[in-house]
Amino acid sequence: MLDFAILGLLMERPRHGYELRRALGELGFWKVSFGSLYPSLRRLEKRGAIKATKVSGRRKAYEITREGIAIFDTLLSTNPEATETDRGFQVRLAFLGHLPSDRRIQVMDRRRRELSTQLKTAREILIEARSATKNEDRYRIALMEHSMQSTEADIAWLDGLVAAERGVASAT
Amino acid sequence: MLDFAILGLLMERPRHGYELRRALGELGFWKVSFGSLYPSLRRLEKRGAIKATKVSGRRKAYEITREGIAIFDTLLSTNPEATETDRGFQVRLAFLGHLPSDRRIQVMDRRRRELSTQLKTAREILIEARSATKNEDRYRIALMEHSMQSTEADIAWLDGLVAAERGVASAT
DNA sequence: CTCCAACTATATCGTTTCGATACATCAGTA
DNA sequence: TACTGATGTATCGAAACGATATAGTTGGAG
Repeated sequence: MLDFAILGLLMERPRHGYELRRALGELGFWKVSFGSLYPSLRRLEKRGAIKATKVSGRRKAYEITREGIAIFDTLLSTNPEATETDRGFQVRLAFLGHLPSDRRIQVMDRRRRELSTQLKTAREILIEARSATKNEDRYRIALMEHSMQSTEADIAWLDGLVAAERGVASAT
Repeated sequence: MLDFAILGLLMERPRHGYELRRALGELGFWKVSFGSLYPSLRRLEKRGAIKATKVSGRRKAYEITREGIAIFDTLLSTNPEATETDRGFQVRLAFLGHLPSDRRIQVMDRRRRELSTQLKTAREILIEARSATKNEDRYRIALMEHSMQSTEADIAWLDGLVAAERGVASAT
């Protein structure tokens, strides 16, 4: 997951650790900790996916290797048989530009279907919960409602992205 | 985090493991894995915060002890000096009903301030990112925008909750 | 009435990720 | 010069994850 994200960022250009962390953080959905970052870099180095070069002072720039590019491509184009985690999807989306347009739409469509399923069960659970409420659980209900609304917003957002992608695809 | 959540659910009534997992999952923001759940139950048992009683077949019902209630109260009323994680706040919110009304508002207000700060930096980052875009990163920008919108929605939602809480408070 | 598929339920294993902390370098500034 | 704050690499112990094993229970189809 983090390994994949790092490879994705390094596809663009070499970066050092701290910069990778910042770049990931700027996407907004994941504040990676140092305790995740450096072990991940070690893993990738050991697999030969990246290589480090001392730059200045203590700084090390990491660049992706041919091997690393191959790994990244495999990870990107293999979407898992089980439902992806929220973060898993978001990371995938961050690098969706590396996939051909039709594959992009496939990935987003699939996510859309999964979210719709979730939404349906969430609705049922909410109805059930509302009828059994002891007023003590006001905040629990509020949490469920908000989570549903977030999912709805996510779906709408995805629809927008898919529409845009189709627009670009038909324009070419 | 999970320990706290489990104690919170057990404050209500005894439950077995699987049920705890379901109840947590139904809140919508956290699908707890078995690999988290059972170790957490062991931890709590060892601390004397909960105790298990065999029910039927393999089922075990867990109930909270006096000690456990004390731990829960401490965790609930101590909010951390550093910024809480998203999930941390959501779990806290789930059990906010156990706090007096004025403390509830404090907790939510604080969260609101933190989100506002995040939002401000996110806005700056987005502006910067938009000007440097290579079109390759279309999806990265989309991700940032969506994350900002989610934060805005979260703030609005919090405002609603605070308003409702004030309403209840003044009605009593 | 039995078999079997699906669901409920507990548990563990190896790995990833987290949060806290340490520590070093460098820039600005008081 | 000395301090403060931002940048940068690193590690430690603990928490959480995802996959998998296994077993009991239940409801429906043959």
